[in-house]
Amino acid sequence: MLSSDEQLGLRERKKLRTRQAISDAAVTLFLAAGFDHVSVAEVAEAAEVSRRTLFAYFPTKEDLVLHRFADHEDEPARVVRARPDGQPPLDALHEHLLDRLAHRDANTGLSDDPEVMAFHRLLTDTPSLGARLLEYLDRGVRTLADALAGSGDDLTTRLAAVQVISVQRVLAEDNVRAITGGATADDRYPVAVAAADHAYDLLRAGLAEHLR
Amino acid sequence: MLSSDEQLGLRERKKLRTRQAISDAAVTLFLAAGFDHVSVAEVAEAAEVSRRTLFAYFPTKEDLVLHRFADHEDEPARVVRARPDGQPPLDALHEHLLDRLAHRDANTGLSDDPEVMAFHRLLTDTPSLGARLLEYLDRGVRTLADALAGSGDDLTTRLAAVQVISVQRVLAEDNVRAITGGATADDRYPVAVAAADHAYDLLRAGLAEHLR
DNA sequence: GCGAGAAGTATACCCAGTGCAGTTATCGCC
DNA sequence: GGCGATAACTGCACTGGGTATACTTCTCGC
Repeated sequence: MLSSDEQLGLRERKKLRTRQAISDAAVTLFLAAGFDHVSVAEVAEAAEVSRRTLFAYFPTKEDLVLHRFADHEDEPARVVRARPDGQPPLDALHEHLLDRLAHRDANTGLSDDPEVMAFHRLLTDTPSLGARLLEYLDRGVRTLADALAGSGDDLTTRLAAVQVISVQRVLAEDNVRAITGGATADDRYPVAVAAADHAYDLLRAGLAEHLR
Repeated sequence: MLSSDEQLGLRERKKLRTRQAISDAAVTLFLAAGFDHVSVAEVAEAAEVSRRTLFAYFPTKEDLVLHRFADHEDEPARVVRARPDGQPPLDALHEHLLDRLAHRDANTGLSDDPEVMAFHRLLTDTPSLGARLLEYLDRGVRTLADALAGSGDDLTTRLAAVQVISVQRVLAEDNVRAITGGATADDRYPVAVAAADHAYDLLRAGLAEHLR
């Protein structure tokens, strides 16, 4: 398989490299000194571009960090669309989450890779990043609701979408917390699976039985 | 009953009046010209205080608008805590929502008061306000989860909290949209009640039956 | 009415983000 | 290989949110 660069022109390849250089410089500096203690001017200097060019690639300082999530923002929607005929959407989403947990995917919070952990600490320690993360998740809700259209009436699909995304976020936060607290990903894995199963049970069968 | 000012000293009364003057000036100007086209300097001038004083009352420009929501951020938590002995938390929240709808409470989105509508338009038209609103809601999730502690295990209560808040937000957005689209609050009322009932049915009994 | 301390102000500053005008590099084509 | 078109990049100046500091003015309790 060819490297994805190969078929692009020089101009496009340079753009990709510049984008990567800016993002890398940003994350490195932010992890070292904290998001709020690094100015975009310093990031630009480290990446050897002008401040103006930096903003051509990333519309805000927060996006220097969070553009990684943009790639995953429509993942639940894709999972639902790609599910086998006849499989209920919740089953597809549940199955996919278990798969991501098994792969220790960073998005599930179940990774003890030091770089991933530092990244998560950056997110939890920086309010402006947390706020913007909520926006990304909210866009994910809308794409998921679109993908669910046809599986139920409009209101139901929108409610389902917001519940699924919210629940996945809580699960991921719990995993991050456990691992920040010293557990390894392997320690946490069975708990994370049990939590995911429980959460999807609640989504499917409701809260009534478990909340008095 | 005494007006709440009466028992306060002059200093405290002045502070309240100043705070109100700033907030009023802000909302008036924002509604007239749009959030992004009014600077905090203009708000300060209209309220006859210095820019520095404005920031002593409201930590950010967004809070000039959204401090109103801060008062309601722990409302679901209060409802749960104040519920009669033996009533399931979801029933209390459901009942309270129906009550708020019946009163055309602005927070439910079911108000066609022109000022409330303009306020909602401000929220939906201004991304930075929408983002910060999500933060307020997120704090509401945490307070609700605390209030639910004891009604179920920790994970379940946190999942329940995030689902309840998310669902209420979707319901409110739908009401706002309907009314922005030309319906009166009275037109919308039966639909809003049905939607609320349906949403709480889903929370109680799960999505499985309604999502294929 | 007096001293303590809170509220408010003026000024100067930092930094994120934008508009603009000019330079440099790549591209497609001859 | 050279040449215009055009995209990427740069420097600079500006707006506007938010903060630090040092100073003045007001309210409170005695």
